[in-house]
Amino acid sequence: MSDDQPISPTLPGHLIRRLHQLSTQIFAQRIKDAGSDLTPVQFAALDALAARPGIDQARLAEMIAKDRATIGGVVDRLEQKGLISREVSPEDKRARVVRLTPQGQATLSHLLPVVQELQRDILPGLSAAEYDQFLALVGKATRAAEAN
Amino acid sequence: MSDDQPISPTLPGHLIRRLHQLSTQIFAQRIKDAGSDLTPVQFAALDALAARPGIDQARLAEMIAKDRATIGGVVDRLEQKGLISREVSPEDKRARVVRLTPQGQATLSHLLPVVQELQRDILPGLSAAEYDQFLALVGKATRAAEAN
DNA sequence: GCATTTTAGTATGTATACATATCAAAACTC
DNA sequence: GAGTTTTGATATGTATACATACTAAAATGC
Repeated sequence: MSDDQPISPTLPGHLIRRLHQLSTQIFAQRIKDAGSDLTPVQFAALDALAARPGIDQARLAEMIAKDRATIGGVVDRLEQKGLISREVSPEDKRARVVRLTPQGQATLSHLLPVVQELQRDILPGLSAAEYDQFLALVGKATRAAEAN
Repeated sequence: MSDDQPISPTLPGHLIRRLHQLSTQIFAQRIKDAGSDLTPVQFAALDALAARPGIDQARLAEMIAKDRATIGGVVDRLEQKGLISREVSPEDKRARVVRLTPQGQATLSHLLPVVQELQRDILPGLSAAEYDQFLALVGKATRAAEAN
């Protein structure tokens, strides 16, 4: 017979995928309610550029853990929305330095509190102590994985 | 001034995204080492079909928490690889019932232990106790989120 | 200082992921 | 039981995500 229980849904990999999925859904909903349509990655890019204005795309990709191909598309779309500017680096003709436009800065300022706010709802049903515990464990695991 | 630290990387949403990313990278690497090129979603689909042979695509989508449009593509690719068969349901002409082919069954049997094995490496740097704790917390959070 | 290698960005192709629209079929309503 | 609504699947369009290949420019090695 072949009606054993599937094992996938109980595996860490699946649970992580599912949590990621729920997280992006909540993000999309709250950002939409706030009158915007930024994706999590686009928000992360704006946030990174606010901290390091004028870095190039490769540096930006590193900061938010994407590859160069992916960041190329993200930067394209942010530029089309008028939220960032892009120009050839004076020091390195291969590189494009990127920075927030005033509109990008305004958008980020508007959304920062919204994004802070929604984080708690990504992990519903956890007590404050469990929430902190979860964050500590995820942080530990990702740091260990990145150390390789 | 604008060189504050970015806040994104410290947020739960980002950590979850990063963990998901690391998880799929490890999955891809180990599956490749085992001589296959299945993705996490394709594996989950095979695993679900082994437990419920002959369900339709909508039911399959529910089981692994994808929407119908996404599952359509996944099923297309699995069919092209010869791992599943698809035919119109006798009871409902709209529905397509899906099941593993012998080759799909063999692939699943081959990969099941590999996938079991790699789970532990998705969360490196955690002790056994922390690992269990993490799983319990993720499970609790996803169940709570799905309850809405 | 020239040849080799590395790096920045883009282009291309595949695979999720999801919203929306459409078609056909089933379920429901009165 | 005809009309409405819901449902299963597909089609289309957008956005990651990543591998690979390519061009141009910079860094390096000897």
